[in-house]
Amino acid sequence: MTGARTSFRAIRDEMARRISERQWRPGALIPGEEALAREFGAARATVNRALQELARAGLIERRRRAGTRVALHPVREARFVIPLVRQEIEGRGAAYQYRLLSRREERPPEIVRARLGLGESVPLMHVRCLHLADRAPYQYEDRWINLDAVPAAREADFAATSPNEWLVANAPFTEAEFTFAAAAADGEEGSLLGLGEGSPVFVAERITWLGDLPITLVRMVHPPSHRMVTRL
Amino acid sequence: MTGARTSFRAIRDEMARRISERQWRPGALIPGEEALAREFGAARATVNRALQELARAGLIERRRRAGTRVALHPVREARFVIPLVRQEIEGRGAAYQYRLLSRREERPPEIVRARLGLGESVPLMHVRCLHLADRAPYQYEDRWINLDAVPAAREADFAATSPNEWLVANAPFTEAEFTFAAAAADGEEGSLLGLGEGSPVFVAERITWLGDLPITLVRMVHPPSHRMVTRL
DNA sequence: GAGTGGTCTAGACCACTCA
DNA sequence: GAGTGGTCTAGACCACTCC
Repeated sequence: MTGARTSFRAIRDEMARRISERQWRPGALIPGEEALAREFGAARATVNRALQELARAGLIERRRRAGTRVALHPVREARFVIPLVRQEIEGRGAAYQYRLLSRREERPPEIVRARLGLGESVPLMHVRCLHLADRAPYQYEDRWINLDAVPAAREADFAATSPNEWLVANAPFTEAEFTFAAAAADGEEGSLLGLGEGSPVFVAERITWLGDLPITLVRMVHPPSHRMVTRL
Repeated sequence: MTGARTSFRAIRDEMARRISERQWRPGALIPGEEALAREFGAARATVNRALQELARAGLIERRRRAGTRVALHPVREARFVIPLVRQEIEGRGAAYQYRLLSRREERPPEIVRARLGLGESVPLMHVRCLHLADRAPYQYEDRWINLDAVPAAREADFAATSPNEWLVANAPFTEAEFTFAAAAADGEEGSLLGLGEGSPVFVAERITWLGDLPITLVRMVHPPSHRMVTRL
């Protein structure tokens, strides 16, 4: 790429090579930024950028004062895309349907407030809905939206457009946390998904923030036939 | 964070806010780096870093000469790390224990052969084991190893070292596929994990390849208290 | 050809953390 | 207190792409 004097990519790749070939061994301390800059004949900022990328990739661990070490167990990471439910369903060649179950401004239960890190007085919109694939229940969605962050959600009726799609278009986020787990369906979830109470369900939760500001918490419940697959 | 003159985080968050509040609308061209640097009273490099983060997060799309636009359909992707079970457990501050349940060369069931894309005559090693956190069952592991790809696995006894760790050190891979799902525990899984038959369990499966060569297929079963969490 | 983003340099200050 | 990484500045050159 661009024949810069010494590109951060070249430096990054060279350091990755040293790690993979065990010239720098797991757990070992590698030279400081200044020393590396001298060695590679580059500015410290350039070396810093290369090191930051390696740290993000999990090959090294960096701590102030303590220096930079080769990670003991290179952390493999996988990526998965977060599609809209609708795209997920249509992508499988199934017909998508959406049904709004309820929508109202509501005081959230303590656990929701806590997970969003909000005070007692913050107004939230509570939306429950169902997504179907070829007329079969595919996902039950239970969502709380922070009206302080997204006041426009008060005007949205979510009758035709799912909160999922509405938020994508109206409330970008910068941070997100995902949680996946198995659970036993409660009575309502079970009946909505066409399962018996206590059936295993696959639960995905997502919290999103814009900077520090919590946007929404959503709990997505799938029947046990659901598979989340990702590659690499 | 660190009271730098004007941190790239502050700039990034402010720009994210403008996007979320539609001051900068989807598809619209936003000001160039130089103009933004002037506006925020920061160096162009600082603005550049903020913009690069937003681009990585999918909020904006950047092209030379064409400038920077607010993304029409933010494509989000999340990453999650695949730690060793042991690290996962120790990382939570719990004591790790490992118990080998069985280990033998075996003809795999049809479904295993199919998932690995192997013929009938390929020899496989079948290993079953249990990982405990603070003496409580944490994960039941059921693994098949392709002995054509990893012949050394014949000599490994897996009594002290789990196949997971042994493979990390002895069988690099280049490709992996992950599947996550909820299921009902069968009788054996249930009793090993201290659950009743039919209890919901969280099942993660992983297949790895070295190039085209299948290495291993592992099924990891967790009690329903298990949470897989990832951020960003 | 010209405008915009991509990257590098050289120097500086600061925050965090360990001793 | 001191060493290391984190970040910012100001200036510069370059590559890519659109016209």
